[in-house]
Amino acid sequence: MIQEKIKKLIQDALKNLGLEIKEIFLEHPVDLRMGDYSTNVALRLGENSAQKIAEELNKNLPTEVEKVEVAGPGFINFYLNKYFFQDSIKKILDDEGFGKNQLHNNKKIMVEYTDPNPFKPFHVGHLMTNAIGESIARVLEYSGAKVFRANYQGDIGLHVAKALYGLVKKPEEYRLKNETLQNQAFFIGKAYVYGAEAYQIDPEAKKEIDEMNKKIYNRSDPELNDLYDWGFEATMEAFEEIYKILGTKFDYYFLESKMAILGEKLIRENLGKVFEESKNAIIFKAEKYEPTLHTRVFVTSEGLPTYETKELGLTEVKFEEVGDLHLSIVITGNEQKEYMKVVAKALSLIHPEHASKMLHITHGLIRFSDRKMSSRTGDVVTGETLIEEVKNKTKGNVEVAVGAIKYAILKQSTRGDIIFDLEKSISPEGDSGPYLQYSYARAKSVLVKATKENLFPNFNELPAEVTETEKLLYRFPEVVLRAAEEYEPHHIANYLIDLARAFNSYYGETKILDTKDIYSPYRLAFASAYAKVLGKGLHLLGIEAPERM
RNA sequence: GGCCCCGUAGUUCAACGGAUAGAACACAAGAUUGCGGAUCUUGUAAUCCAAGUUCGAUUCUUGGCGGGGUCACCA
Repeated sequence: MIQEKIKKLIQDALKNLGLEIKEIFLEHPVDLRMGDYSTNVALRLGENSAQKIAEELNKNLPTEVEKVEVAGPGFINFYLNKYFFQDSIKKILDDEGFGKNQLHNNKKIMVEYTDPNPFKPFHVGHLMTNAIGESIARVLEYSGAKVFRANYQGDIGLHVAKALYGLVKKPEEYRLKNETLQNQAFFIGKAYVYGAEAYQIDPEAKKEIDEMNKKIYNRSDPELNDLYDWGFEATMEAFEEIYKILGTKFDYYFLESKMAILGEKLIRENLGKVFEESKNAIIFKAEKYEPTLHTRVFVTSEGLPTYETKELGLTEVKFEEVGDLHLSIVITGNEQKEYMKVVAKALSLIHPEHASKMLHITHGLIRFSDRKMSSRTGDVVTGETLIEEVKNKTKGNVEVAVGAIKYAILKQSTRGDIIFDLEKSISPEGDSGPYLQYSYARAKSVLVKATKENLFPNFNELPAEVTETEKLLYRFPEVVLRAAEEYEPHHIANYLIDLARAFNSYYGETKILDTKDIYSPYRLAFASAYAKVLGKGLHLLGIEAPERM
């Protein structure tokens, strides 16, 4: 890598001057005119050492470096020359693994995300978790990790009873077994909304639903069982359809009902040590170990395991299922952050070797610029509705619709809420997924046209001029590495949009008909490299790269 | 109230302790044009406040102010 070479160069220069510094920081200046790499060592050494160091560096520059300059308050800037860029184009085209790194070399990492509950609608929040999770999974794969994608789903609990209540009370409205799978699932979701509302406003219904919940739990009512089995299958199958559209394929499906067993076993084993009884419930007083945490109930006074217990069981199951698991990542909304810390603390007292391998990544909500997110009844905007709506605006192209939504989510760092603006998300120019897809298709079409005219890339030719795109292309592996280190796909999204803009403005200045210029062998090689990097970048975001648009 | 996260142009987002805080949309002006539409060029415009650390702070620390999450039997 070129950075290492430059760092070594600086080190040698410093040694010759009798200077010393702990670590050399090398960065890309914000402005390309300020060089390709820059170091601040002189600033930290002080006493206008910049000139001296630069002189020393200039004594023997390697072939890749054009010149070294001192600028600003004492930065030393390195300018790479056309031989370097010629070579990097070559590397991009030759090396299938371009962009990959060895950060997690052969380590096993499980990423849990999406987590929609059977019997409930797949809402836009699931879309967000999915987009982030899938992208992180792919970035980790590029870092050499063996990634296992996991989905954790609540197959029992009050929400199921609420849905079944709706299905029992209004079968003609919600129980549509002859409909398409998507519609069946859609109306089961509606039944849930109906049940949830009844549970809140009607004490009679609440009693009935609670009763049903118990029956579901011990499977004592055959009729209810049939209804459950049908509903479970229909919603789970419908989810699969959505995963296909989103480009996700899970390796593991964990069901909440199964996790309770192992969780409760752990609780029993550690009762009196970690957990204690209080008011008939089993609780964990996390504040005893960490003053910023709080108490949480793990088993209710009714004897039922709570989510905390199941989460405990789930974590253990993950380490059992995948031997030698190096890291277990869970992606959820921000609201789960606090209690997850408590669960992690509890686990650290039981199996510290597992607790240290948990990583919880949280994100905010999707909000809409043009409407309210949801009513208090939980009748939310579903994932399909949103995809469908965007699709209608993109000439029926699902790939573009999904790309638009995913990019809108991934272009900013996780943590905060995102504001989804439909018009902006599909803008073919501007800061959008379709812009990247269009840009990719455009580069591809240049290549297709060239092939038709029997023109071929030749990366042994030298660039006539080094453009901004080339100055960005070779940075791709660095960007991927940073995204992997920080678990932040938005670094990639932001990089790609810069790259695409640079490329489009470069090609935009050239008249397409002027074949002599635009189809010169070098520029074709350059366009190929661009298409390749952009294609890889889109893959890392989980966005389809269309050959034509 | 305790704990956690967040406060950047009008809006939505960038900026690994560095150089003139960078884009997109919106807005304004000009060019072009067979529409008050489309396109191109240019421009206006921001770090919540106050201290501290540092050669240098949007970034780190402390205190305010403002927003969100969470704080025992839902997930």
